Amino acid sequence: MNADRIGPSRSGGARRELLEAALSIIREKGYAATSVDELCAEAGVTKGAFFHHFRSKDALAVAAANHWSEITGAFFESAAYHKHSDPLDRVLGYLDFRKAMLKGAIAEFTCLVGTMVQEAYGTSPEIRAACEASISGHAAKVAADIADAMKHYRIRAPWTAESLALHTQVVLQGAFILAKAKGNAKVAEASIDHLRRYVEFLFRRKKT
Amino acid sequence: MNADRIGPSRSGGARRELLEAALSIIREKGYAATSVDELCAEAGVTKGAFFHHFRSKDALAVAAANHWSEITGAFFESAAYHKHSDPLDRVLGYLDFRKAMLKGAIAEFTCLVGTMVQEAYGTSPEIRAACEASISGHAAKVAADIADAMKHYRIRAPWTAESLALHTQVVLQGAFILAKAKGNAKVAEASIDHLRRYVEFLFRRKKT
DNA sequence: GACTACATACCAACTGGTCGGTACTCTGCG
DNA sequence: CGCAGAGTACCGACCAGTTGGTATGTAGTC
Repeated sequence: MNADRIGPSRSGGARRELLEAALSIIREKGYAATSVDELCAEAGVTKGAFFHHFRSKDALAVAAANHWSEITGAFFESAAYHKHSDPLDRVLGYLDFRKAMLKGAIAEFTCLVGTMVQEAYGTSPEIRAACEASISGHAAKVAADIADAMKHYRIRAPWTAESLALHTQVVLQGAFILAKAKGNAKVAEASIDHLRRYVEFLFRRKKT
Repeated sequence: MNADRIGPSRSGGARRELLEAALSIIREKGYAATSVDELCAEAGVTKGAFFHHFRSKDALAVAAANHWSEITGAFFESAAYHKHSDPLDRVLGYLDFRKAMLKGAIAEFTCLVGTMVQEAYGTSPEIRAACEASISGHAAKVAADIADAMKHYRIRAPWTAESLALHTQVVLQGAFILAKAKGNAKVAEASIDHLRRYVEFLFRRKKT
């Protein structure tokens, strides 16, 4: 089909391999410390392939952020907490889900775009924007459930659904940093517990 | 004799200059992207001076983290919120103080060790440990006031003073990331507002 | 033949780090 | 006091390895 002329070619296995390699390596060592050669080695392709698919290392980073948005978007979309009919249950279920995800090696549960934006916000507007879009896009989905919950429970408050949704992302990103600093996820779990307690308070829900 | 202080009578000046340069450059571009040459240029010293004072770039990072602990330790020690006799006022005053600090360029109010640990947790145990010590050391001071407040208000709770103190650091670190992603500090302010509301709730204090 | 999707070889610039040298200070001894 | 000698602080040329990026070639497909 000639229909899909927009965007880069979708047939390349190399592109996908490089993107996948970027997710794991950058989350482990950070963006700047990850070299193009390393990415190529992990993906099993050569440098020619890399620069065939991406104009530059920065372009790979932008593509990786977008890829991350797609991956995580699909992942959360299919999670069970969406089934709750009570929107507040969906919000709390989301937090429980995020807490349950804190398993395995640190690099496996931390956030690619949170890691990248920290290094690139001052040097690459494109990367910064892609990371911002990823975080805000995810937050918007959380905000939708929060807004429904506010409506359902008739919450009138000085805060907005959007700001609370962003606060959940703030807590998660901060939890990842503390987990990295301490070398384990316990501190992150405890922080999500605090966040959950806060949300329960805002919606006047008794602890179950 | 030469009464004018010609020459390098300012001993240890290079070390301090390098540390100071590290604080500003690493917060702007991240650790890996900061080169030794760049540090030297900013500090106005040569590479010989750098490796005279620090065994390696990583050693500089560890020293910078410790320097950061001292600087911020002294800074918060002298802040006005310590004057409150009510320990809860000290805790809330701390949060207000942190919120008020969110002015100027992003690199000027963000946290050096939070930035560094993100990049170095997997590659340098020494840097990770130094960053962890900095964060935990600061959290311990906050925890002391929280513990006093719990005693004073006779709070019995499933959470500890330490975990709440770490939660404040989680929120702050996360707030910095979102601020970097969005390019401004408003989201960080909003998140600290949420955190303050949570603390007020935990201590059953009415909004003033 | 034109185009895609790579592979290979290569490069200039830059990287962290080394090393021999210099200028100055501090210490101790006579 | 003078003065040798050890030590400290710093300089800047230099090094080997690595960096992101490029130029060219080529096998397969339309």
